[in-house]
Amino acid sequence: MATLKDVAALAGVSVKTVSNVVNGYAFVKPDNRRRVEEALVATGYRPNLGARNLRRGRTGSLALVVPELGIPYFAELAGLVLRAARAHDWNVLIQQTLGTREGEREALAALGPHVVDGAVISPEALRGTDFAGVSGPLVLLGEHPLDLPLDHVGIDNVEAARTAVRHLLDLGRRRIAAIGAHPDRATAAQRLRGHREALADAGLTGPVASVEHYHRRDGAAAMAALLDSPEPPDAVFCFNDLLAAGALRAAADRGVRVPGDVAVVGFDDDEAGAYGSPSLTTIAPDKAGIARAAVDLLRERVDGRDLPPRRVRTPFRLRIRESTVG
Amino acid sequence: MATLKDVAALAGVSVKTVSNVVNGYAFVKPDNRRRVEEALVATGYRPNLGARNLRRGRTGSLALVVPELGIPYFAELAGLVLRAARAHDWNVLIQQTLGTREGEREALAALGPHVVDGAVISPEALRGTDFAGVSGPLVLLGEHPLDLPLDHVGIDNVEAARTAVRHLLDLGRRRIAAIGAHPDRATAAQRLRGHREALADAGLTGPVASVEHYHRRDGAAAMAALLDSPEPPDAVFCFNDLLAAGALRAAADRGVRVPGDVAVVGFDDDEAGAYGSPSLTTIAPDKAGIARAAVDLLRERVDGRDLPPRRVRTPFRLRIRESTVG
DNA sequence: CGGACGATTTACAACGTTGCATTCCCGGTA
DNA sequence: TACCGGGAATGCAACGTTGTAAATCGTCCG
Repeated sequence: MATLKDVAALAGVSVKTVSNVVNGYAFVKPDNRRRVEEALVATGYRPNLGARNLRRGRTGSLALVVPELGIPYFAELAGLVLRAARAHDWNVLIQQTLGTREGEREALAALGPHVVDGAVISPEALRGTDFAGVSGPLVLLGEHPLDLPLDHVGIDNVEAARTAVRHLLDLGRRRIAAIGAHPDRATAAQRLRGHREALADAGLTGPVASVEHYHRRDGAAAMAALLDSPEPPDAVFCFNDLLAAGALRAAADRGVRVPGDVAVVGFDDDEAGAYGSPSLTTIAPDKAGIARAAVDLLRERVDGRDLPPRRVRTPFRLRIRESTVG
Repeated sequence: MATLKDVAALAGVSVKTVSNVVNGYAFVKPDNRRRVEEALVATGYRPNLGARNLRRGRTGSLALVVPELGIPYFAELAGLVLRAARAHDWNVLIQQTLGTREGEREALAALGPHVVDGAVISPEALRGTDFAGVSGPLVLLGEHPLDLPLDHVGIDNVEAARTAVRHLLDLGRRRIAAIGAHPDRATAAQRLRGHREALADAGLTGPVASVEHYHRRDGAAAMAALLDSPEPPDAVFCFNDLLAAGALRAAADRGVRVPGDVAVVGFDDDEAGAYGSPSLTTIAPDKAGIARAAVDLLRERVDGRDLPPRRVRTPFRLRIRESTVG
């Protein structure tokens, strides 16, 4: 592999002059510049990023920490972060936590200060104290009750959940269940609160189903239990589209009609939901906006130093489809 | 950030002795070892991977190049590669190509020899010549007609496609369409060949629908066209599960029953297919096996040098669900 | 007691790059 | 002619780590 030294030898100039050309330094005699450029091409020179970053104190990569790429929402988000990062000449290094506190702590620890310039992390189960030893710039995805001096990007989960439940109320549904409660997950708590509040505004309450994971399997099991209960719901609000997909399947298995007997609302706007039968009404966050905002915030924090912690609220909308209005 | 020098000063030994302790060198006096270890803890030392890799000539990361994380198959595969790579202490840096030749060439170029130790790439549209300038160890996912001295991992696409179509023939279907032909994509060609051959064995032919992308939208459009044609098929074999999802939706929109009027088979075994209504019969590749094999091959190639190009054939199975046997 | 030998530690250089300070060269000016 | 200023090029050091070879130490053997 060609180094600056090789190029310099070929062009008959010093290493530093080659470096200057590579870095676009203005004061290089046109003649030398030309010779260097030819030598660069001839040798196929590529800067050794390791060395450059060692010198510059940057790594040129950013970490993206998500629970699982198998979850469409995070896969899609990861793709968008990749795209946003490329605009900043950042490479992206992805880590999966499986949504466990242990996995998230590992990820934070592994992100030694020298392996990435910063991280975008979507924590599910972390406690405030877990961030104690963290060094580099960090941007959190999603709202969190953690009172940390960190940047946040995310939608208003309480309001989004209220929107979803109000939609069901507007359709005349009165027994509206929630699927997706989880003891350790911050977003679950917020969506649950939105559900409870919207119902309370109408003088109602509704059953709540907890899940272990946010997978289709869990949604199906929860829905089955609800439908088999003495007072089955006439609508369910699922905390993500995977749970909703499972719920729809469980309803179909029991011959329960959607939306006739039960209306279903999801959360995340996975593309799959638009193509299912019935298609899924869902809360659609602005994923591209989230990705862009997260990367932009991280860039600013990596560049400048003394910024106050910021929160970016990204918009969402309710996408109404067949699972609520057949 | 603490460096070896800081630790050495604190422990009262030379930098190299600290390095030796960090790297588990055997001959360090117990007393010194203890002092160094205490100093390591006290300073919170983390090796500077940039510097270490510069010295060792390794980067500690591997690149995974896929068309798009929004496609569930690649998202799932990426997750599995992440997991497999962690077992080798590799970080994974993901690049999206959007399935275009340009994107794939860019990815190859960006993978300078110094940014990753090697790459696992899932090429769709690359020509053999595009690999000319490529330096580092490379493992290709999927079969390719390219006659390159590179490692390959993948299933036998022709045989998988034959299996899918034979299944439809066994069910008595006689007009079996294929959805997913594409001029530039190697895997499309192979699945198409399997389709054609299986039909030929039964003395039949079937319509073929080309698509621009492998997305649900394209599957829906292709299916709509087939169903509206003068001789609609009684079965379709889709080259991936997204196309199949679109096809199912198009059928539902037209009141065409699946599998009553048309049977549908997909490819990839996305988890979504198991939960749809109807659930989707599909070819299920051993994704975890593919991920593991790819990373293992890459590891061997990074370690040793003079290996012949290898091909690993991973198994697949036909997963029969409601879309073919209601 | 001298030397040999292995255990242990260390100094030094190098990986490839870039910031800094220096040097060199030129025309223009006093 | 001596000096000045800025363009242009360069040498040197350093980023943090580790391989190599050499230095140091102690102990065992003859």
